[in-house]
Amino acid sequence: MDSLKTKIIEIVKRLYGVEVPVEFSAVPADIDGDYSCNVAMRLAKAAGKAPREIAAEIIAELPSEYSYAVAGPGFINITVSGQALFGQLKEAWNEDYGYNDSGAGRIAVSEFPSTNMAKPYSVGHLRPGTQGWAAKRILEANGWKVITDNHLGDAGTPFGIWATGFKLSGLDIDTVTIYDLGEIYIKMKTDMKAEEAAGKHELADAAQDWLLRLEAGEAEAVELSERFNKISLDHIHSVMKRMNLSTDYELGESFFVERGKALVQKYLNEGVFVKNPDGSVICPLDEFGIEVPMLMLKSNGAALYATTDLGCLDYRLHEWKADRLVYAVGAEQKFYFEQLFAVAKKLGWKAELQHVWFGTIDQVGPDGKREKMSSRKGVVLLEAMLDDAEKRVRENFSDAELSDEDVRKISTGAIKYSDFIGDRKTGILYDPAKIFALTGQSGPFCQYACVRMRRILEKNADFAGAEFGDYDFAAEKAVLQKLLDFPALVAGVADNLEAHRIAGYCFELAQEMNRYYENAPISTAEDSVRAARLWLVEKAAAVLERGLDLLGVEIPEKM
RNA sequence: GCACCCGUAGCUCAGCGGAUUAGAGCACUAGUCUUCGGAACUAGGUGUCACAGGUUCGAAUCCUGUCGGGUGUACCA
Repeated sequence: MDSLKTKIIEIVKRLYGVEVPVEFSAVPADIDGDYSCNVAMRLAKAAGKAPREIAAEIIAELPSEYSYAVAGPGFINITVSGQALFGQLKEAWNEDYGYNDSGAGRIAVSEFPSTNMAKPYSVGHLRPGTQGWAAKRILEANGWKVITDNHLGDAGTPFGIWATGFKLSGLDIDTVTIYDLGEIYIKMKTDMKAEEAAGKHELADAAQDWLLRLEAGEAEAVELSERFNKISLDHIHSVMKRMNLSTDYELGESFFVERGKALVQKYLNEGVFVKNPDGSVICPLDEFGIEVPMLMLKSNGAALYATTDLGCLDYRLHEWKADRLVYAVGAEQKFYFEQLFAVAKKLGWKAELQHVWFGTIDQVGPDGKREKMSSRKGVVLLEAMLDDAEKRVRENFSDAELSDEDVRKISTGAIKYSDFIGDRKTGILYDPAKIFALTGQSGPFCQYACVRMRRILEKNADFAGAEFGDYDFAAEKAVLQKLLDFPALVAGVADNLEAHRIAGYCFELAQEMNRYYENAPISTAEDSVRAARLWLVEKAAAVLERGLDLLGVEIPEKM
């Protein structure tokens, strides 16, 4: 259809002397036609003619391989034969169908899920993981080289706090778990706040002391630190493995402390940053319309988030030579990233900086109101959510004898897909009954469509690749159109990383296939028809799998 | 206070670089087919697109204001 678009642009330019963008859209179900074009209406003013009249003039110039009609206020509706659509798909089809190389030669960094080492993996890091992974896959599908980095929350004083709390807890170093450490950390934070309010600093001093002992390389401190880090990292890795997520790097905040501090000093010397009387350092951002300056260094000279993120930004831009940085972090930090990106701009750092933000995961609270998801005690563990998901899958599929791996794929597929049903900015209402539903727009529904296609292909394997002459592909038009939409969709989603459009597409394709089976039998069709239909199913299966792969949704063997 | 996001069907959400009669899923109802995997398909909507103005031949979509909800607003991460 691209050549037809070009043709229309050419005709419009010739007849009316203007260049207009030409897009095709779907035609309402009860009106004849496969594609609809609204150029005539766009031109009405410039040409000083009625849209319908313009439409007729354009149609007169269009190639005769398709048929056209003027409809409604001046739409040009185009009807294409199934065979023509088949021809287009056949010509466009290759191993990488749907992908493009628009980002070739450029490097992007996708940062996710940026877990906090001090506490167990919570549902709060679910969306960063799913969205960050989708961002990576979408960019790769558009030709970018993508580096992924888990920006671990390991800076500051977790170790000191852990060590102090751990000693007080009386727990055994050989059996202590991440859950213990998480509780110790949270309790210590609370206690320290109370202590500070009371004007004391015993706990704070103890934590500081542990940090000094660690820096001095004292044996017990080193051992504890290594032990805590291992427990935390093992835990993060095990959860990520269940989610089938991984990153190329795990450069935590602490990795960037020195680099960040050095940069702050450098720009302070250059007069870009400003030192306050209390010793803190800020970066004024008035020229970007941001009234609150960004605090770059604490008054006691210690690093904070902005310090390490500055160092990190510098590292990614200048060591990794990244052209684009994508941060998969929640909406609460929008202002923070606005500031950070403004600082980068002020420093003259050239790169496309993008905060891929998203809403919260909500639940219906005891009062019936919608609220951010949490348990009574605090956060919900992602592991608990995954366990619950697997239990539901096993119960729903009890007769299917699923392998553990398939259970994992279905349960994580359901959770991940639910993250992409709406625009990422929209919060998610976590409703297990809906997410694991096998009907409707859900991950399992799409996965099922894939599995079904695979089975059909397997059962008819002897016909794959057979000749099918001049089959008309009349019953296949809707599916062919859908498949032809895929490449433009992937390309169109690269800028704003709108993964939900991929999810919507996968659902529509799965639905279209179900409709297709209704009126186009495969196994019982005569040989040439059967071969033709198998050709189509094979392409549809590939596209659906490819689409789901962009979302990180895996396909089970059975379900 | 200021900034950002949001308000579309009973519920959850698409659509918002203007365009044919505003869509999907869930739920509900009624059907279809000797079922290649029925976990299917088909049909069924009285929605003030929060409200009020404005721009336009045409607004859920763009602009302004109002109301309602959420988030953020330098030494937390």
